[in-house]
Amino acid sequence: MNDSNSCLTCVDSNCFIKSCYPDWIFRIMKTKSETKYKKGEYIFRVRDHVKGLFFVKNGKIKVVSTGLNGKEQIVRLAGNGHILGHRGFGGKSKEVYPVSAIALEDSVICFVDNDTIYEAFYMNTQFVIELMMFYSKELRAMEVRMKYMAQMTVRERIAFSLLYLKDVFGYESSEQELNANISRADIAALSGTNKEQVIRNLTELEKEGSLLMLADENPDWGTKSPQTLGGNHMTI
Amino acid sequence: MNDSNSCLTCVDSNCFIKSCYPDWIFRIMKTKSETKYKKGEYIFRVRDHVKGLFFVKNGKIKVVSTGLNGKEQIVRLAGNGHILGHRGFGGKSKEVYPVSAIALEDSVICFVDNDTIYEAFYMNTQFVIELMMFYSKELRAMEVRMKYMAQMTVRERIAFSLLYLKDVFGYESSEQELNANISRADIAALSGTNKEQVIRNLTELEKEGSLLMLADENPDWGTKSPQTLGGNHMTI
DNA sequence: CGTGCTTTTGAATAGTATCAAGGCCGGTGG
DNA sequence: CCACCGGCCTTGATACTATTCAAAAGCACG
Repeated sequence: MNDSNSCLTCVDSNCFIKSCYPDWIFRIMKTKSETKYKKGEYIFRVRDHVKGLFFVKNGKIKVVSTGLNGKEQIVRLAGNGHILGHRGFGGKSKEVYPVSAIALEDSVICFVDNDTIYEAFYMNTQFVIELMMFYSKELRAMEVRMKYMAQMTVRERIAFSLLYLKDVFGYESSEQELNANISRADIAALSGTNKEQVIRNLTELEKEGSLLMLADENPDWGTKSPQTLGGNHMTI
Repeated sequence: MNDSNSCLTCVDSNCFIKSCYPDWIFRIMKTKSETKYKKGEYIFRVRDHVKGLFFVKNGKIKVVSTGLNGKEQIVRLAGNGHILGHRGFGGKSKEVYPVSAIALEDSVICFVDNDTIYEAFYMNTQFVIELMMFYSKELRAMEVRMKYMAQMTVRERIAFSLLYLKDVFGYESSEQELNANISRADIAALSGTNKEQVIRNLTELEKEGSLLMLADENPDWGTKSPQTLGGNHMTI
């Protein structure tokens, strides 16, 4: 194991492993593996057996679920410090992934096997609590996303998806970075519509200059309603 | 405290408190309070200060969020043994609820204050792990719900909501029990549409006899797609 | 210089929300 | 007892929105 593989010197300060006791960080360091995934590669596929937990060291990942008519739906995005493959540990031994995870750009992912993770839970209270808080936060964000999915027009959902992208990946200039990693089809899969609608609405938003406004938005994923989504519900 | 207030003899075997060590169950028993809420009463309101964690002893609760145009959206349903007001503990001291919780029928809810809960986390590893698993499960269910919200037609969303109702509350005869607790407006708020659509689609489903089929459905909230929702995607 | 891929635009169709009006109770007070 | 009220449920007509199908333009790559 080289130095770049060390959890102690890892630049990502958000990684949950850091909340373990020092000797446990060492232990996880020793058992974990670190893999590079190219853009478009699968980290895991639906129905693969769950063998452990993934930590995104750096990169951008989409978690997709095959929905009705085989239409792909992006249920979650994961960036630096996030975890992938929750639901794996703790359940029955023969658990399988209900979703697939695909790299949106070249990414480095750490992997810790089930046994180690599970034992770490029992030995590192803070670690479990942090993870629980993470789930709790994700759950809340999900509730908000679901609410908006249910109530918004397509145009608003698309705008909202851009905000979500910015929130998770922290894009600065929506335009270029966005085009680099995310296709129109991806945005559609995130917004629950088709690529044609995405294209139409993006050009409209661009005409109005709303895209730049979106880039400046700082959504609070809990209490606040989106203010400038350029739709009927616009409240600027 | 009378006997019915005891966590040891509580009939609900799913309650998370049971995964604490015996002496901690006693401690929680002593500090907790137990309140009856009538149908329609609020357990907590959006922006109330979070003071602890609620456990549904028995009853049916809807967790609602005010969405766009002030339209109510039901983001979650909670039945026996479920918890309410997650997100409270652990965060900043002055946390507030991002949602409201309302009783759908007369319900009994236990309440444990923040300090006790938080200390219990640190002293009862199994307790935290169970809670984490619960969140993880809820998160997964939420991802599925979101996917369907995004991809389904109104008709299918309504059918799906009925399955969700059955899953959480375990209705046997959809018809009567459903009408007793849930109004058409509630189903609309759960499905992300309006009461008119709910009415139209329910009568259609009834004509086709699909309602009864729905009652027999046993949805797997993870991998399986709904098979008999009586829409375009129907695959009977 | 095709070939395959994503993006873009158009037109026809289907689905959904909204508005308006009326029906059906259960309760309340004259 | 009956009339009235307010609640929820139901139905219809209309305007709007979104999906789908089709076709073409742009672009990278061998």
